[in-house]
Amino acid sequence: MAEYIKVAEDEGEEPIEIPCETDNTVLLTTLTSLFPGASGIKYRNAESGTMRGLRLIDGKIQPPEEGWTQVPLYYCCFPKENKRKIEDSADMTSSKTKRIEEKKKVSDLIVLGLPWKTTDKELKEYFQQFGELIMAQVKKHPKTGESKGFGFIRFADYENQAKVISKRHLIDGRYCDVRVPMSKDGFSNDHRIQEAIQKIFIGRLTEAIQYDDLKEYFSKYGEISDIFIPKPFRGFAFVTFRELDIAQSLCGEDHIIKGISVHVSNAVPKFEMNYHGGAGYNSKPYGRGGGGGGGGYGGYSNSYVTHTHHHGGYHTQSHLDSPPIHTPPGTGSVAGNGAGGPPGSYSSSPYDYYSRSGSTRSNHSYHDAGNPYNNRYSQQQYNSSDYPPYY
DNA sequence: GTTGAGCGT
Repeated sequence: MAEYIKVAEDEGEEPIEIPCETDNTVLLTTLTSLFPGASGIKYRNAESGTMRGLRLIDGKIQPPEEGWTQVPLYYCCFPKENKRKIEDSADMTSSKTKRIEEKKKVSDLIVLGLPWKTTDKELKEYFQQFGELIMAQVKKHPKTGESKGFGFIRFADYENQAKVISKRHLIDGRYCDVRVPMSKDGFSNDHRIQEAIQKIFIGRLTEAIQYDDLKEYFSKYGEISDIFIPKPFRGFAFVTFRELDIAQSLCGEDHIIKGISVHVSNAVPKFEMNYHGGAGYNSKPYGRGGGGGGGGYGGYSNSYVTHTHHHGGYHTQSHLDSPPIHTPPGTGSVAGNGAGGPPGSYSSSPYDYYSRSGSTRSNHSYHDAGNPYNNRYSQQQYNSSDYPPYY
């Protein structure tokens, strides 16, 4: 069995040795970590002289019949931009593709890895080949005016946006990544509000209840667009429905999943929490029937902020959330994070869970909640096979 | 005059 195989980005490029697994396959993730955007492996067949592709099964690239070592050099395959066009609109309404399609709205796209010298104009000129551009700007340092090496673009049509994201871009000698941005600031609260009211908070969860259990259980009420279970386990989860009515109708109820009584309530966006005031749409914080105290902090049991993204065709998601402050001591509360503290302690240091495709830096002290960006966990609640990207 | 993972006043 081969331990390493030589793979080059293209003919004439310098090969990189990438490791095989013990089952004699090569993980697609291994390939894409070294060749971002790659979708497979091919090699030149000695007899026919043509390129031959390798099978990809469950994310594992299968060896050629002759075995890995008989082929001197492999090449990456990258997604072609067109392939089929309007035909998939037929697929979209049929069979399995109809489940969870992305919100087909245009958004700004971040372009990473720009050459320092690239200007607004050049950025626009490059991406115009893919369709009408509404906006293109290179981010620069305000004082010096020098580029920060990334920029933003926006297409007029979603189709063009989708094409651009799933492709690699060579701009003036550098490969650039185009992704849906993950802004760190709280500026884009707008569309999070909409998401909020479609999302329910599942409290009193135990670890016996897993992703698939939630999926199975709540699917009977309506179409689910997202499920989020914090890792490490924190005793709660979020389920987002495609229709807000369904989400709302479930709120305030207890549900039995796998023999466990869980409680469903509204998810509350994080930024709502900081305004110490209205808990937003129809809030029914649980466990707070009696006591006076109306306003104040009482209502903010389950705040969150969430995004879903596509990076290079892989579904990733990122979340900002906080645990319920009403969590009884010793149950769902996670030790050492201040969650068990007095009301109000949550506002100082919300937990942040990030997941980005290919990110392997998922280890910082869990207890270091002071810096919101110090808690980065890789989480794979679902993957591209659960919710296909753009196909 | 340098840089190269990220995330926009």
